[in-house]
Amino acid sequence: MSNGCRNGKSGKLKEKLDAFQVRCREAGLKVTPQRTAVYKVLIKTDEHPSAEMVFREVRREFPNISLDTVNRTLLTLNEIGAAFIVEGSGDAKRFDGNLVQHQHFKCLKCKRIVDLFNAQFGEIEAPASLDKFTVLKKTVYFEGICDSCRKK
Amino acid sequence: MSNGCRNGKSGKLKEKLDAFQVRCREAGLKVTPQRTAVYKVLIKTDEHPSAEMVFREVRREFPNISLDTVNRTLLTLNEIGAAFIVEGSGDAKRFDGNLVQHQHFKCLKCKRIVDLFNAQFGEIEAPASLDKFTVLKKTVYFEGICDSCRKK
DNA sequence: TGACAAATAGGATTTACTACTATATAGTAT
DNA sequence: ATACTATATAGTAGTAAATCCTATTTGTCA
Repeated sequence: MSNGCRNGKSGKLKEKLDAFQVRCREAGLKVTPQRTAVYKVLIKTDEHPSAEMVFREVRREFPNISLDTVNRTLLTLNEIGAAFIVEGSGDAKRFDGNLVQHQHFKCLKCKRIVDLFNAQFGEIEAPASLDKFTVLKKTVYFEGICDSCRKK
Repeated sequence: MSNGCRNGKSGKLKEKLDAFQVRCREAGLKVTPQRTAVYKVLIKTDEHPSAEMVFREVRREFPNISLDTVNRTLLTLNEIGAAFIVEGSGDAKRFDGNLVQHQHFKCLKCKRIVDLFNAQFGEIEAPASLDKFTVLKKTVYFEGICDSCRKK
């Protein structure tokens, strides 16, 4: 609670955009206005938006952008490590631009995703039985019903 | 490694079916041949099938069963705790009839889901920040590329 | 500044899932 | 056993998410 930076939203926007450009170029990707706009939407929010939600937001700046472009861009961001797809059980894909180590709780009713910051969970190691595999992501994930949904 | 039962497939089929009937009746659900057939497919495999995959299998016994029935049944099994939806990042829902505590690794290329049995991961507790919420599921989940996909 | 590989817009298509409704059936009371 | 009733099913229609296709545009680099 004392460290306002751990939620990953406190970093300077310009720094992040510069780092994003570098990351794109290193991956051989062009830095297009659309791509940058999608990235900006993603790092501005903690709502873990779906492609559709990002699409609606980016459209305010680029009225002609297509959903396919947004979706493809989000998948690309995931591939170059500038964002990632939130784990879950079915439903539409949700995206997260916060690269700070954290975990998620997802409400099964309203689909809200809540961030958790627990260093202990960050320390888990892949078991030996996965030695043959390339482990790209280790996740601790909680599911259930949130407070406001239970009240109803 | 020494305990052949930990994978959850070693239990006697008849026992599981009896328990399934009890579970259905307790939940006020009828024990229909279709519902039983879906359940049987699920506990016989460790492939974590999608609704489509279960549908193709059940169809061999019930050529007229509809995909909707299979899908609805799988969701029902999840609700009464006779099975559950495997966590993942997007893609089609995958189902698991193995109720023994375990974890998953999913290959991002071939979508194969591998079971892990690690008691340590079973002991994780939801953090205090989730006290207001009803936590129904705690998951440790790994993602990456499996050995056979990497060879290609 | 010109060339080209990469990216985009727009629409079509595919796939996953859900909704609807008439019929059938499991469970229960008679 | 028989009939009743709430639940479940089959078949189909519909919705939503994601991907594919192609002509055009645009970053990037020589």
